[in-house]
Amino acid sequence: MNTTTMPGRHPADRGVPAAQRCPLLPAAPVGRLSDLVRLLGGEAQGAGASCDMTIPLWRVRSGATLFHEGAHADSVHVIRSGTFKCLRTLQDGYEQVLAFPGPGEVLGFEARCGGHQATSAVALEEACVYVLPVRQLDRWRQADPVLDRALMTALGRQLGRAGAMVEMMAAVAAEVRLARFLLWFSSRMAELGRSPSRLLLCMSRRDIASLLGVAHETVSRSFGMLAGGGLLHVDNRDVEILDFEGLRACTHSTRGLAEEMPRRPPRTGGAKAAAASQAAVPLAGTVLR
Amino acid sequence: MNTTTMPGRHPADRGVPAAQRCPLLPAAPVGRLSDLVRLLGGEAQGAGASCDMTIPLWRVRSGATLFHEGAHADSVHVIRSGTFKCLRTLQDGYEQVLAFPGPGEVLGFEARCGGHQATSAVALEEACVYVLPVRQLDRWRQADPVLDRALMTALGRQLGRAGAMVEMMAAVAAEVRLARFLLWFSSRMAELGRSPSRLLLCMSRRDIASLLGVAHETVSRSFGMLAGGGLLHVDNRDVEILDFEGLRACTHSTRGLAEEMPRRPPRTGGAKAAAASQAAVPLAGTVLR
DNA sequence: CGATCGTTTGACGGTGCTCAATCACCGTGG
DNA sequence: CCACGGTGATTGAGCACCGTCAAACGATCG
Repeated sequence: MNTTTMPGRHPADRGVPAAQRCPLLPAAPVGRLSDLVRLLGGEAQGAGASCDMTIPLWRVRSGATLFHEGAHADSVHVIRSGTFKCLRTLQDGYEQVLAFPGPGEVLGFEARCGGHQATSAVALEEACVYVLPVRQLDRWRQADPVLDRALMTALGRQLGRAGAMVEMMAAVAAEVRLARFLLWFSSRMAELGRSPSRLLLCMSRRDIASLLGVAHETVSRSFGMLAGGGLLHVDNRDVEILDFEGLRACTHSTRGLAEEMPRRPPRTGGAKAAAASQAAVPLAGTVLR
Repeated sequence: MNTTTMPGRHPADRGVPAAQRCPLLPAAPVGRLSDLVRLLGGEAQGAGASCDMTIPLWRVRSGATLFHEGAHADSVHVIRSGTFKCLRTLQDGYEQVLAFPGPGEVLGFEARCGGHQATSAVALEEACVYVLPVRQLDRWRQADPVLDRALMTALGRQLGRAGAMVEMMAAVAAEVRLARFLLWFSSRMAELGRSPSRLLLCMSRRDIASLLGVAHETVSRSFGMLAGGGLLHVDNRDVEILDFEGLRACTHSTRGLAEEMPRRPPRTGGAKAAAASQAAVPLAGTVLR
């Protein structure tokens, strides 16, 4: 019901007529340095010297690859809008998703010491990125302490997010991983000023499964479990969080929904109406292993 | 729980008599800026202006806590020697290990944007860290482009390592996770100029299990599996990699040791002598899920 | 020597992976 | 317009892996 209306649909591109597909548009206008600083999380006031400097801005179509793993890299990218997936292709052909970076995040900074991209970056929706050649970036940072501090802040946040990612994946039960993933996604939506409860996931079940380290069928089932418990309302990629506390409780327990939610498979048939059948118990005691 | 022996003791520490325990020594000499730059991975030649500047250097005893989660943070640390574990204590009391940073890695940079440590950092062995107040660091970076570039390089590497961490944890089978963990550890040893095959793990099974998101018994069993397959020689925390290719092959398959290694539990009794009983089959085809 | 903790191993039960079929949605071509 | 193929999502059946509980062993420290 949702996918048709959205402009930026897709993994394998539904909604994007094959005709207008083209990798990525070098054109588009340019951005201002002050906007970049604000995006990175720096202080809003453009105290820097070169506040009105312009920066190349690229538009990336949904499904297009911004750069490939192993490619020569001499610039870093900062996402202005849109969501990407960073992935590495293992030698058996399996696509390992490593992150779903979004607005404000820095792409390809790892390449700074190697000269080559460590991952591929594919846009999951229409996106827009700043392109910052490292030489130029170093010069600008030297000249403008505000930009410099903003970049440091962004890198610090990114390292923090990496920790959150590990925490997310370290959960043992599949539903717990999914719950943590959803809360992670929700908090990012909140940071962006969008609704933290109404989530429009732009990635496929398979991509989520790859990141979480489970089978994609298990992701589907876990969605069903959480929905069956009244925590979520799931309609394909349109997910609504109904019970934040319950979800958080599920997240906390290292072992899946404790005995208070006896792991019943979701109602076959009408998943919609049966949502709040059994409201989540507030959570009693969570066990550690 | 373990807090009785307070001054930074923790589950695993053998080898440090309780008598000489004391949190962390503020004293110790100071380090030179050029050494720090080299440690961070910068160009060796100290082209910077203030190459002989001195930096406070702290010694951290094995088991001591360098900083606590949530603590106010106004400086970052760079590990000169030793290994730490970064952890967060979930509210059910479970200790979630997030990383095992080692020499050359930056600790606490996430706090740059929040002002508070995102994790606790506990030394797993005798360690030594540079202490860099952020204000001072910013000033030094401004004055010395070599230091600045070195720090950028270090941060880039660290982000790359975060990706490797995700890749490690995304494996579905437990032995694959452990194999990836061992190869990760091995490559770090190699970077440090130490033996990549003879590993002296300074962390407990429980810590490894926490990071990998499995039960600690499973870690033990997986060690047994890999040893039974002739890939490893395991003696408590003293691990020797016997067959790098086999281990890498195991690593590659998203699904654990393929059918060529029929997952036999290790020989009960003398695990030592029975190591190379059945040499690892070279690996035929790995399947993806 | 006894206490404590880390490591290993066993047994059992449940979760989740595999294989497979089905449905829904979209784009293409008749 | 509708049949057809392709992809994503969901659901089921079967079984192996792994988490839980339990016990035993070893090392270290008091």
